[in-house]
Order: sequence, then C-alpha cells, then structure tokens
Amino acid sequence: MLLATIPLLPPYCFDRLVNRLATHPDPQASLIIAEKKMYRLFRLQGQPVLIELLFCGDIEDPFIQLYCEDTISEQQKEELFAIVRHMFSADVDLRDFYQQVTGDSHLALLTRYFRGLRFLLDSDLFSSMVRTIIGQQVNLAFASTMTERLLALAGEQAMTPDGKTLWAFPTPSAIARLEVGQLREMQFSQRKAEYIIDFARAVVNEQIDLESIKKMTDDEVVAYLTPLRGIGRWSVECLLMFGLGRPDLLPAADIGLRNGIQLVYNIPDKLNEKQIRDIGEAWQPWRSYVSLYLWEAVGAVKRKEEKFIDLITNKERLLP
DNA sequence: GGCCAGGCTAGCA
DNA sequence: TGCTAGCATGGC
Repeated sequence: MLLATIPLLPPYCFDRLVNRLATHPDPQASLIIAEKKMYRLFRLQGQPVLIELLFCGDIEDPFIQLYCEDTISEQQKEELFAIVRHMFSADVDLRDFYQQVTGDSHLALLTRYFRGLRFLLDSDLFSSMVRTIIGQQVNLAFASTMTERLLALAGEQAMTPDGKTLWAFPTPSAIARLEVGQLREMQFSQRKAEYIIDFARAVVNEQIDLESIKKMTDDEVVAYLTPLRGIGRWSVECLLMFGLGRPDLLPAADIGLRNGIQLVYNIPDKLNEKQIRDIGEAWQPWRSYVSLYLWEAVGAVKRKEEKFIDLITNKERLLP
C-alpha cells in the first residue's frame, strides 16, 4: 500500500546512491537496483516495520514513494516521513553547494561528475554513534561485516518479499544487555566491544541524552561526547555528519578524506590534520559535502570507474 | 606476508 | 599542548 510520496529538492541521482553503497555498504538496506527500490526495517514508535522505498522521477524532479504491507498508525506514519526526509536530506539544496565550489576547478570536477550525490544519513543518533565506533580504524567492508553481526545478535529480524533478511538496529537496552565476550566472538576488538556497550549503557542510564544534542552547536556536541571513553573528535564529527546531517564538518583525522584530498588536488606528500583543516577553510559552510564528494572520488577509483580515472588523471588539461 | 583501513587511549616529554 | 606506541582484525 502506498503510504506517501516524498519530494526531494533536485538534483538527486539514484545511480550515485547505488555506487556509493558499493564502496560504503549499508547492512540495514536491501537494494534492488533494477527496480530502483530499497527495503529497510524502520523502528516506528518502538516497533520494527518493513518499508519499501521506490526512487521515482529523475535527477531534476526526484521523489520517493513509500510502501508498506502492514497497517501502521498515523503516529508511525509521521515518524516514518520525518525519518525518510531526514535520511535523504530532502530539503538540502545541493545547487547552493555546487555554486559555492565553482571557483575551485578540482572540486567543480567532482560536483559535475557526481552531480546528484547526497548523504544517506543514519536514521537515528544511537545507531549512528554505534556504527561510527565500529568504523574506527578498520576498512569499510569489515566495518559493515561487524555491523551486520551486531544486527543479527541483538536486532529484530524481518524478511523482504524477495527473501532477504533485514534487521532493525538494536535498541540501546538490547546492546546494553550484551557482554563484551559476545562481541569478541564476532571479531570485535576488546576495546571496540567495551566502547559500544559502555555507550549503550550510558544512553540507557540517561547519563547521555541524545535528544538534547540536536539543539547543541557542533562544538558543544564535541565537548559533550568526547569525555566518553572510545569517542574522539573524529567519531563526533561523523555523528554530526551522518547522524544529524550537519553540513559543515571536516573530519581531518579521516584517512579516507586525506586520501581524497591528495587524489583530487594531486598532492603526493601525506597531509597532517592542520594542513587538512587549512585547506578546508575555503569550503565553509559546506565542508561535510566536500568531504562526501572527496570520499566518493576515492570510491570511484576503488571501483575502477575508468571514466572518472581518466578525468582525474587528465584534469590538468582542464585547468584554465 | 607486510601494509593499510573513513581512530582512540594512555603515557610521556 | 603535542607526539607516539600499542591495540586488533580483515582485506589486498
């Protein structure tokens, strides 16, 4: 049953989302590329609900249709619409971002090539923080594997119509109930297991109020969360970007971002954090989005997208 | 088999 | 304040 049609501000490119998911897998989403369709298990008013998202229209007139086989309440619908609008940044006008970087030929190259690429944000702050901790210092593929194991251990399960298993992200109390040994068995390091369980317990104990951080400035959130063991500046920056959708974060400690800058600006020497922050000054107030496009540049090279590799290799010829 | 991953802590100067 | 060894594990 069609629940709603959610319009997005153009441009939005479904193919770019698919490419991004290839190098940045989302273990909570089941994608059927040929049908431009995604299944996902949302937690609505505390209850897992399987939703089908259909990507419609085109880059310049994009909208998402939401379908659900079950009957859900008006409250659940409202919550779902808000989450989907948030996850796809429905109101973010990329054209402002594209306009901002026209003076930088390297970035303009990316915004032309990746036109319509957006963040796929996390549905809530708790899952975003846990996924960020899992992602610390391991490659993306392994992080995704670990996340999937955590989902299977403590999340609720559902089956899509095409027979794939999906999970709703475990609640804070479900993770708070885990023991470190259970995560160790799933190849989590001792520290990573402790960080995740401690964080969940801090949320359950109301030592941390995730709702309150929505009203804080970026710097206030850093100061609020970094005292927790296992949560450093990079992790909070990722939470602000992928959890809250804040537009102007620059995770300077990020190895992928550093590689992206070196690739796109053709810098052979390794950059330190200060150099990265200095370079990023010019990208305000869109530093999150520049980061996304730089990450995606690295992703396109990893996927061996020849057209992009040609473009980036020959870019000197395109300079004025 | 060695180096790299979309880091963090603790210890030290 | 700023620097670094050590942590753990999969992927290539």
